[in-house]
Amino acid sequence: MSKAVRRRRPPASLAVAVDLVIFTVRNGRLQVLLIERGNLPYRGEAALPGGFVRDGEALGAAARRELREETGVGGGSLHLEQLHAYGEPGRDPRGRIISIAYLAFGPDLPVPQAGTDASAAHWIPVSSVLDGQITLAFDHEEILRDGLERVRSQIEHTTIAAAFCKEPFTIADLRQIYEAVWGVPLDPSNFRRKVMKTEGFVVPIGERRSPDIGRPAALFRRGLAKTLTPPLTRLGSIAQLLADDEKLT
Amino acid sequence: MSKAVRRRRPPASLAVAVDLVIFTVRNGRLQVLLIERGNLPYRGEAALPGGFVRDGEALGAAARRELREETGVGGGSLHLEQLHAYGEPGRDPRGRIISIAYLAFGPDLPVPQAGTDASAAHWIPVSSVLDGQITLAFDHEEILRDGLERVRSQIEHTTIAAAFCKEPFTIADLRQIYEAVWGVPLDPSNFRRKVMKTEGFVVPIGERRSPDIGRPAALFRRGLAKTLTPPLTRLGSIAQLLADDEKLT
DNA sequence: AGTCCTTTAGGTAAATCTGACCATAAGTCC
DNA sequence: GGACTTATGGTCAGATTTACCTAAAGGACT
Repeated sequence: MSKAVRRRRPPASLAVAVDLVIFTVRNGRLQVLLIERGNLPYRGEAALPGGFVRDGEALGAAARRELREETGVGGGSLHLEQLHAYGEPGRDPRGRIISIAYLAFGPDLPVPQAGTDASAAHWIPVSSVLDGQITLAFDHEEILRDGLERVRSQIEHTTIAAAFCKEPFTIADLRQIYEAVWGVPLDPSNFRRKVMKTEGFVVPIGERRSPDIGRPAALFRRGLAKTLTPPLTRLGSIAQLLADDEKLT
Repeated sequence: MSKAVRRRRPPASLAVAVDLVIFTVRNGRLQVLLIERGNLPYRGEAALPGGFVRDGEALGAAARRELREETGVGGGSLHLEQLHAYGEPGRDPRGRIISIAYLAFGPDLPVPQAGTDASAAHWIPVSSVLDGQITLAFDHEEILRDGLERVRSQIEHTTIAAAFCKEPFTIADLRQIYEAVWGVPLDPSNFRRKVMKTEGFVVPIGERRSPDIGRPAALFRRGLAKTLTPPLTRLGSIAQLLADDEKLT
């Protein structure tokens, strides 16, 4: 076999799939949408939602389709971005499957109905996966970790945290997104000051909302800004955690 | 045909490729390695180096192999990271080709010899592509733009700028990387202070280098730190550019 | 040697930003 | 009303940034 031919021939049983890391914040915790697999391999185990890319279908379109099928939410209302491509030869026992992972998030979504394939979908706290209570099929735990690191980094210097909030929202709602994603408490006063001074992050709607308890809070909707200048660093909080760690050791 | 079967069947003539955006800084300008295509389609036009992923080959391994073939540089010495996956159905006239783009960069490399395929490789200033002097085959201009935005962002909060420098290097060498990638001049004194205060960014080698003119500069090598805390923002420079823009309008 | 030129190295003062903390406002619950 | 809770805004010391300034260390030239 000539080298040229070998390089041109696609590998046997090659397929391209998309997998979705769909995050939301519920009850103050970051949660991820997982399905219980209805088919082999890994039948009955937890996995990220996903599926094969169809003939002639763009990658992003396949991701939006799977997102709609799994969450019942229309395309435009959730933030969706490409995360990473995974293609280790042995990652799927069915053959050579290249998976393009996408990262999606939105406000606390209605509990998803069982998807079009007969598998049940559930919101699971990310911490349950990280501490080993739940194991995922394929290399999906690696994908989830990569998605978590991406979203933790993204909310530092973009305004996507607001995409987790159902409009209208309060500053406290937005702060709880950061606290859930980073896993650290933030000072309400300082957080508010930083958000308000970032032009175009949130725009006041002019109304107030009375919570169950406490002073009513002003309501906002998402602004036009996409990047945070200056960034909203988690460094201070992390330095605090590291200091705590040292005390313990 | 049942829906399940349709979803499982891979598209016709599916293939997976890797494309490389290889950057370096030469003569104070950011340059990218482009090849002149020797085969159809787009024969004779400029394109990013790349090739098909072989049977059983991991994506990163394919990228490293292409990098070695095109630059003659061994794997470990250049920084290599995955950029993005491109899969628009019509992006390649030969059929459905999913391309995983990788981003690589290193110090001013020897002018690459013609690769193993008969196509010539050249360093081209990125600006020549951005201002339309050179057009690229396929969707490679989009890939290049994405790679440029990635590297501009990465040097803000990681230490990868040092990967552009041949060791040992001076603080001025490192500063010129930032200036070339961001396209803005930086204050030498303030830049030095920020770099030196970031633990593990650069470590002094204890020697000095006499340039053609001026005071000898201390020499450094890359440190162990991967992230910059605090980040080295381009905001000040950008604010300056924006102010200039406003004056002009 | 002495002067000029260039680049590195390091310092300073004003402005800005940050983090910790306090005070007040505006509701609910009893 | 009084206790409690959350929102909002302010203060203040310390850190950081920015725009400069000054000195150091060479080479080139006269």
